[in-house]
Amino acid sequence: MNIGEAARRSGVSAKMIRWYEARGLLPPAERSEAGYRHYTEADVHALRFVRRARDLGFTVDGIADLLALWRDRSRRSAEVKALATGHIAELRRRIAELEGMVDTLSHLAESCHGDARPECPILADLAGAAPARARAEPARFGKAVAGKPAARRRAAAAAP
Amino acid sequence: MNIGEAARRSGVSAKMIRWYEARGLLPPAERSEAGYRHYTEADVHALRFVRRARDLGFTVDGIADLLALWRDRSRRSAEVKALATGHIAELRRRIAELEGMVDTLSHLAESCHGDARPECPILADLAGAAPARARAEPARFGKAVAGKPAARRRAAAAAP
DNA sequence: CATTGACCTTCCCACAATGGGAAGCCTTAT
DNA sequence: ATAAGGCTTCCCATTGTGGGAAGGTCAATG
Repeated sequence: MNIGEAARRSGVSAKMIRWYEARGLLPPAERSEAGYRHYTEADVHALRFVRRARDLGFTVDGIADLLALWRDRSRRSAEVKALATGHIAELRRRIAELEGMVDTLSHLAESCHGDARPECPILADLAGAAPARARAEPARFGKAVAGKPAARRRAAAAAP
Repeated sequence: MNIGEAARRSGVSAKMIRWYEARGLLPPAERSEAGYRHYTEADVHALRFVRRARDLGFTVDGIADLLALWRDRSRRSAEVKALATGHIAELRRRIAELEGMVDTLSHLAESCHGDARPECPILADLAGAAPARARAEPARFGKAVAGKPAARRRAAAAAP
């Protein structure tokens, strides 16, 4: 079958199939006289494998590793599991990061009146977490700080 | 102060400062005779604002909107709040997506022995999951563990 | 047949944001 | 005056994905 058909059956776009091939994730497909790539059922199967792994958030490199293990019939399931747990840890790290943002923002949003008034703790926090006061145009006050290296995320609500 | 100093004080790299300027996020900085950009304390303040918003996961467009509101003294806090809640929703969407992956993978990893044997439900799932956007619902087969269910060997055998 | 339309090929461009690095000025301190 | 270190711009790479152009192929029509 041609690439379009393989794409339809695997759920991986033709563009991505070519890209994966170029990336070495998949072996170069057989070509017809005219240069058309053609695929077998086994190829479609592999493509579905790739797609599923991709849906689970694996990176291309991770997928390449998984594919290698899949093809290796003498693999040790421990290796597969290690890849999976490592990926789970990475996903959890990202989740925690996003949750930190949500926590901070939710907190700030809660204390924002959300009405016609301009006072807003969200902006106050972004502007420096400095408690109420001076909020003129952004190009005209000089009371800035200057020492500390900046504190990575983690916010404290500040209500004006 | 020059860009390097502004970068140090704001926590935004000089590279990113130039990039934000090019993107229209920040107004073009004043230049010296020789073409060096010059910044004031107020500029550093704005840069910190950008950096904080970036740390909270806002996109450049979102930050541009926030900056506009920050500069607008007659803004309505409702607008700021709307931006924030919209972003929170987006963050939660991403979290849910990642959690779906974690759920599926954790489930699979739990049922993988992780020893010297090649049988592995993780690979089996990747090799046999249904196409299309269905994820986070492993259900396919919840037990095909160690006992090497003959029917499932198809997976490994299908590898090129 | 020859034309048409659906396919395929490659190559370039774009995105999010960020960093790396080169080539070439500018400034400042020795 | 010379070296060190900043600054400038420009290009490239990243991770995946899609858009699109220019051109070759194939199958089914009129």
